[in-house]
Amino acid sequence: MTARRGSGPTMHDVGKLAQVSAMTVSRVLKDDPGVSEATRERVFAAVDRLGYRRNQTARSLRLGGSGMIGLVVTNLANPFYSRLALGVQEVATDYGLRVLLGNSGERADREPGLIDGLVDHQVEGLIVVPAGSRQQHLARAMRHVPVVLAARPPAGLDTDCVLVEDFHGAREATACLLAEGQTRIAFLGNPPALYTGAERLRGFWAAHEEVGVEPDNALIRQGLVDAATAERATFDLLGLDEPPTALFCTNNRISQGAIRALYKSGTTLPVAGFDDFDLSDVLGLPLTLVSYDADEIGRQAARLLIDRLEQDGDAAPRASRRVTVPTRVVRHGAPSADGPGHPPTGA
Amino acid sequence: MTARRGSGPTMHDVGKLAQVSAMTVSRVLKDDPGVSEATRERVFAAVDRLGYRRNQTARSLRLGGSGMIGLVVTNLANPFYSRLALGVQEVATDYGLRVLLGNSGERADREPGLIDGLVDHQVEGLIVVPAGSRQQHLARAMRHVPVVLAARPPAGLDTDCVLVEDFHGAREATACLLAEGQTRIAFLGNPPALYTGAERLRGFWAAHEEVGVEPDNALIRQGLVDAATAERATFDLLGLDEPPTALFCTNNRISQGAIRALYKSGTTLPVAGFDDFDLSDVLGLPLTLVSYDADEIGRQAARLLIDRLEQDGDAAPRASRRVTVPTRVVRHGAPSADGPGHPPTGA
DNA sequence: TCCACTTGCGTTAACGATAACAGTGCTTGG
DNA sequence: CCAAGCACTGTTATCGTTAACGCAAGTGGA
Repeated sequence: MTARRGSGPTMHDVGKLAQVSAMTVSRVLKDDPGVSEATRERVFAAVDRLGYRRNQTARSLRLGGSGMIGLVVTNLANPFYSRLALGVQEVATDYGLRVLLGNSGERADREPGLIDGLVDHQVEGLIVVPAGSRQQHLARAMRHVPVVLAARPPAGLDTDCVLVEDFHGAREATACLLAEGQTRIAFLGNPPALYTGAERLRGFWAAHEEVGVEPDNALIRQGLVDAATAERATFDLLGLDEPPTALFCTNNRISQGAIRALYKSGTTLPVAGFDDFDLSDVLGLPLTLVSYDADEIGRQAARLLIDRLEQDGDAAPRASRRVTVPTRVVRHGAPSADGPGHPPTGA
Repeated sequence: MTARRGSGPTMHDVGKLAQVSAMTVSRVLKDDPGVSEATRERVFAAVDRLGYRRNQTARSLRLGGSGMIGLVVTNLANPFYSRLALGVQEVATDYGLRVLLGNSGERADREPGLIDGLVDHQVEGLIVVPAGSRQQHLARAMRHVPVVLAARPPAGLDTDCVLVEDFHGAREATACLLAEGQTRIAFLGNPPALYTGAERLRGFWAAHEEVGVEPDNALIRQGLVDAATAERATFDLLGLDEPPTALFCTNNRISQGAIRALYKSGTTLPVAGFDDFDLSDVLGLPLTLVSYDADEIGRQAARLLIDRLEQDGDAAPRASRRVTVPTRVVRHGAPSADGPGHPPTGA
């Protein structure tokens, strides 16, 4: 009834009801030992009666440290990034930190504004999946709080980051196809300006060199941004005079587009690709996927960040670290090869 | 160099450098007209030089309103909820609000703590996908800020919510199977304590009644919580003396488990289910999916919340509203029925 | 010439919580 | 019997920002 603003009761209100000063209320809530049992109980009663909750904004101002970290991903709709967010969330919660979320929607031009906003909100640190290669705004943010990059490396920035074994994974998956005797493998990739795109192409190429097979440039398609563009590129490849005999896709969206194209055209080709996805095991296609734990990228990024926060003011700033999350190749056979009919492993 | 705490420069520092008071800096940054052009420029120069950013925490304290809303979902790893989060994020951004994220991980016992934490952080409102049927803590939160429920309805609470057409969608999908002459349709459902589980079963049942077919109780399996339990339940059904001739699944995880079981056992049955998922169109199964826009649930929830925030202090509190997001049935045929070989629609 | 009025800026007092300090009674030892 | 110590609680100042007000200098109309 006496609400000044929209906000609820203050410590002062609680104190008035319990007949003590706001300071004593603060002490009770902080579990300070120097408070008599009687007072303590009166205060708790008043807190209960008013439904009082401590104002974290005011505490942050007084104590420093907002209890929040910022997370900026490029596309929450992609399971990869939502898993990453989940991993960050998990570790942050363990340390009593909340996550303030930003989604750049793959639009690099929005990222600076997003990040500035998070800094304004006094986040204690930032985890960013950078959308573009311009990272000037990140340098600006680093003047205020520590920044950890995820999934993509810094470009001329001295900062911690967490990556997957892009090169190694791509090489290994490609090697699997080559080991089966494939020699005309098409490459369906995202824009090479992206670090992951470039690295995965490098791995693809390296695997070829190792076995002395020359990749056919006519089979290399880059700059694909989603399932639809990948689908079209695949149709295009299938229509060539000398079509590929296998496909390599650099991420989950592209794999899905390629698979859709194969399905629609009634063709079956071995497909290799980065990123695992739901139901990859029941497609009835010979699939070779580079799988890794997306949550783990988030967890590791959060750990690096929290580590920075904890050793903050100390001695000289530590050198920046680069953590790599391992990949492993998962293979799914065609139904004939795999032989359906066996019961589930569990019960 | 002069950093008192970990935090950066203050308005005072900017003012000192620009030879004005902090108040004038505030006015410049607020675009207040009563400042001379010369002063304005000096201030901006100082802001630039120091890399000054306004402390949103202090502003929130002074002005009231943190510029944040809280979002609590049950499982960010489920694409459904990450899409929902994306929708919330989208609308929130349009209104200059940030999203403080919470993930209950399907654990109802964690939800109260999460929500209290968000309230402490002075979020201006909450969007919650409640994990359990106990909603006492939500009532507590509503004493402080408006709350909007998403995907699941309030239990004895007077609050806005956004739902999907659970009953209608389930009925329609089931009707499709029945119209094809199926009479032994198994029901694979999540725990009936969940609203969605109960409603979808109701829809399943209603469709049967409408055509005068009695559902076989032996084919109804509830309490499935993930793909693995659904897979086991499906194997169990397939092993019956009189196995089902079609399946109805109440959500994406369950559909996926059922599909995996069918694949492994080399069986093909028509499957209907709630929630669309990636690659549902290329499985080569006769699939009937109840599809809807998960983003839209988030967007609508955010709109309801923001609407409350805007009419806040006004007259009598408006009655609570319930918004429903429409569903539509999507059908995918088996390869033979559909006939592969046609090119993609786009270019 | 003088007073209202504007322009441009500084001062003060909050927002809510809390660290640091300052009491107020009581006990206890010399 | 008094100083010193302890247990408990209140006061003051502060975190960074800003609404409200104050005040000086300049402007213009009567």
